Amino acid sequence: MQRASVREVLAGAVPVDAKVEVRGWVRTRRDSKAGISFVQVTDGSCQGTLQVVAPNTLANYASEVLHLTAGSSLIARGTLVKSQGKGQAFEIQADGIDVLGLVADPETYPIQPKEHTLEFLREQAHLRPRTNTFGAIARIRHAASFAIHDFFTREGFFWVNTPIITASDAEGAGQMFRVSTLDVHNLPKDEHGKIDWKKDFFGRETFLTVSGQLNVEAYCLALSKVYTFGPTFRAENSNTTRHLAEFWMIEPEIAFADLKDDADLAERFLKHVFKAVLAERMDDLKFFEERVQKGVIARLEKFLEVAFERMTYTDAIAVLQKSGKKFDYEAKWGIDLQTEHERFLCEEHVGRPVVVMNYPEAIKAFYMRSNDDGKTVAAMDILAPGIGEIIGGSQREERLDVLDARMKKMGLQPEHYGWYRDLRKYGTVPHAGFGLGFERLLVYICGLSNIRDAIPYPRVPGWAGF
RNA sequence: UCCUCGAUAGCUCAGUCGGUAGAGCAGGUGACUGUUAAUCACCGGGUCGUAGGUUCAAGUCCUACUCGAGGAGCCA
Repeated sequence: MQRASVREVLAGAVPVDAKVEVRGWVRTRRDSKAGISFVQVTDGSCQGTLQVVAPNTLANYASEVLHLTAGSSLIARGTLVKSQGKGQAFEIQADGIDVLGLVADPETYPIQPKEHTLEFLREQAHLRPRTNTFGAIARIRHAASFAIHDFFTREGFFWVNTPIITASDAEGAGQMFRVSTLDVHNLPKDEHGKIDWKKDFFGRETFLTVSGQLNVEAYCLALSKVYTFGPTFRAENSNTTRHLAEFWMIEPEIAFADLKDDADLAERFLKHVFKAVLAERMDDLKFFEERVQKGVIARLEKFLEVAFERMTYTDAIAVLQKSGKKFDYEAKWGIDLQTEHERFLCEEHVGRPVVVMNYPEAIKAFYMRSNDDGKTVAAMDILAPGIGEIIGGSQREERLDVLDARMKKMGLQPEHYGWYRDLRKYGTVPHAGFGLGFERLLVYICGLSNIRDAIPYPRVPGWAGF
């Protein structure tokens, strides 16, 4: 007997009249007094469910089949037939159903065949993958991951695994989680009464990474085209629909490249990933289209067709000032764009993704390359309608003297960045890169409204359950 | 961290002017049917987030706290 996934059966991979075995979980059961029950079975392999027709001649029909409720697990064996009913092409005429596990208390089983709020399902993080919505998110998450690796591989990039534990004391990208094996109830002190980090596991203070960028630059200046794709941690007390304390970030870094090359790469990258998801997971996208947010498919398709708008920060400020629109915060040169400004630019002003480039030096990180105007740096943010900033990147400062001057200006000590400065001392080249929050990408693809639904087990301030 | 809103059955919600708890779905039983979110009837199901307070009487009014959501800041 051939064993098949629900996806294979629905795709017609099993010939009609063939014997087939399917293993999965019950979505719903409908009984007909004609002497048969209809059991909708899912195994997570695709969005659809397979109808298993169970006749009352099965030995365990009354004892087990009639007690199947949502969530019960089973193995169904039978003949694949063309469905007599409407709504599905194929079904399995069962001649045997092994019930592996019934649901202990059907009334309190949280995943019922009805619509649940996403808030409720967040509290059921271990059971929510059994729902249509979270099954679809998980499959799309995989497809997008795979498409990202595929894109970079095709473009000649190498995936570099940068460290998760870092001793870098000033990455500057945000609040960091401390990594320590010291006994917090009995901390060792030095002669000044301060905590003696020399006694800690690594002999110094260590943290979880907030970015692999500095580390991956070293590999970029050896392998030319590299990227990171791994977990990233921010200890910021952010309570929003766009922030996680633990998320996955993609950071490509390209050598012999400037900001324009960087923006071009970002545009090709996003389009490739969206194209792949459209090609591979249309079943799940259709579900989001119908049940989560109308227009998600058209939004992705349109994204592929249009070129990104590009403008300088200076021009963006001018557009905002001339818009005549009343903002809560006035747009002013030298101050970073507010969320309302970003939304206006990409949603109202151009109606498609916008790359804003060349920001004032004072509001950007030390490693971003100074422009010739002496006021701005070669930084870019890519703003997408409906989500805002989705990518942040820059050309890196490759001139050692300029880098040192910039660090001092920002109150950083160049001697703390020895290995990073070495990269400029030994065969420096212009290079650039960007960072992309993977979950933000998924929010955009699926039309989700909260980033906590884009990762299996969200970690946010005050919550690390499951 | 700040602002706003919310917490009532397993889930989604209603609950009037303060007067002692309701519906749909889900579950159980039965009827009916190659069914499709099946339909119909009946049944079971509640410490109204927690702790105080006001009152003859609190789901309802007041205070504090906890948790959740949306927005802002920070950012990806």
